[in-house]
Amino acid sequence: MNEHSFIFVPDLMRSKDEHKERMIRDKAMEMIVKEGFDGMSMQKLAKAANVSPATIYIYFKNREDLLNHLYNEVQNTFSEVALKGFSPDLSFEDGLWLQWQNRLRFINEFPYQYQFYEQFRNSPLINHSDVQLIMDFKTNMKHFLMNALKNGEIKKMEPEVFWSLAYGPFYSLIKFHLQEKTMMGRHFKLSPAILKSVFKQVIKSLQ
Amino acid sequence: MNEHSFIFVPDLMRSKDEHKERMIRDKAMEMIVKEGFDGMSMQKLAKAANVSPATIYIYFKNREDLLNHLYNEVQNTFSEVALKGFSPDLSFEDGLWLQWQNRLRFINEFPYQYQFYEQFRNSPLINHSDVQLIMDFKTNMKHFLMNALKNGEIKKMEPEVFWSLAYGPFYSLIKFHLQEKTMMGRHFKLSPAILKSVFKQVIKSLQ
DNA sequence: TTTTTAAGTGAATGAACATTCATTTATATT
DNA sequence: AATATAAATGAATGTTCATTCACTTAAAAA
Repeated sequence: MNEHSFIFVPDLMRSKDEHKERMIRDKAMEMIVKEGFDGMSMQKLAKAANVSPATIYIYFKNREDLLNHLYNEVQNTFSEVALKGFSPDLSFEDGLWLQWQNRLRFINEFPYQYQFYEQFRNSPLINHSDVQLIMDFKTNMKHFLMNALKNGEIKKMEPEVFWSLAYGPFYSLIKFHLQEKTMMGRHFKLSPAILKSVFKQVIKSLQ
Repeated sequence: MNEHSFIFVPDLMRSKDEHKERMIRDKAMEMIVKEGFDGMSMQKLAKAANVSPATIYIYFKNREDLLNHLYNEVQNTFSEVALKGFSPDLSFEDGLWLQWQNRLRFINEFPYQYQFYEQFRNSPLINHSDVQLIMDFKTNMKHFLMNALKNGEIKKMEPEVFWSLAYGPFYSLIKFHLQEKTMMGRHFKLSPAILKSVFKQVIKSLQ
C-alpha cells in the first residue's frame, strides 16, 4: 500500500501530507513505549497525532500493518546507521568498535524507536512480520566476519555464537543504560570509558 | 488479596481450588506468549482456563494485579532454581557455570514462563510492578562476586559490567535457541558443547 | 476558474473489552 | 442432616475497541 505508491501517480490528485504520516508513526511508537501495545489504540493514536482515525487507514491497511511498517522502518534505519563509515575491510577490532559506536548513537538519538523495536522483537508480533534485513547490511556483515576469520583475528565459530559473544554484552549494557533503576536501585550511566573497557574484554573472549 | 489469605481462615468455608488458580495462571502466560498482552483478555482467559470470568476476580484484584502476580511468581521460581546447588564459596568458574546450567534448565522446563517473563520485562508494565528479588538470592550473588574478587579470579568492575559480560552472551544464545528461525533462516540448536565453549570464552573475558 | 482526484474527516457500527452482581453451589463443621 | 460461609458462576454493565462510510476539502492541471 504505502511503499508502492510510486508505482501509480495520477496527474490530478491531492498529494499525501508527509508530516501527517510522520506524526502517526512517531506518536504510535511513543505510545507503545510508554503504555505498551494494548495502550496504543487507533482512536488514542489519532488524537495524539492530530488526525482523524479514518486518516490512519489511508496510510496503513490496519493496526497490524501499521505496527509492521514501524518495525520495518526502524530495522532499516538501524541497519543504515550501523553501516555508517563501515567497510568489511576494516580490521576486526576497528570494525566491531565502529558497529558498537554506531548502534549506541542510534539508540541515544532515537530511544523511542529503539525501545519500540525491542518490545516488538520480544512479542509474538515478530512471528507474523515478514521483515528481512536489507541485503547491503547482510553482505557487509558476512564479508567482515569472513575477513576476520581469514586473518586469524577471531576463531572459527557459528554465526550465532559469534553474535552472542560480540554483541551480547553490548546490548546487556544498553538495557541497564536505558533503565533508570538497575541493580540495587542504583542508576547506571554508560560512559565511553566503560564501553571501551567492556569492548576490550569482549575482544579478548573472541580471540 | 491472594498472598494474605493465610492471615484469616474462617472455620466454616468452602476452600479455594488450587487447581483453578494454577490453570488461570498457566493459561494466562501461554496466551500472552502466543498472542501478546493485547491477545489476553479476561473473557478469553476464563474460557481457556474453564472458569467464569468472575472467578478470576476471586483470585486477582484485576488484570494488572494478575499480570504482576505472574511476573512475581516467575521471578521467584527462577531465583529458586538458579540457587539450586549453589554456594558463594564455590570457585568462580564452578559457580558461574552452575548458574548457567540452572538458568538453562529453568528455561527449557518452563518455556512459557520464561518467555512471558522476557515479554513483561521488555514492556512498560515493568515500570508499574514493584517486584523485588528475594533477599536470599541477592545476598548469595553478592558474596559470590565478593569472593571471586578477593581471590583474584575476576578483575574489579561495576556490577552491571560484570553482569553484562557474565550473562550477556548466555541470554543472547538463549534468544537464538528459542527462535525457530535465526540468522540466515537456519535453526540454531544450543548444544551442551556450544554452551561450554562459549562459557570458556566468557571466563577469559572476565579474567 | 473549473474540473478531477485522492486526501482527509466526524460520526457511526458492531464486536470485544474489564469488571460487577444477583444467585447458586460445594464443603467443613455442628 | 442442617447450617454457615466463601467459592464459583452466567448474565449483565457501560466503555472502549478497530474499522467503515458518506461526505468535505485541498491541490494540481487544464
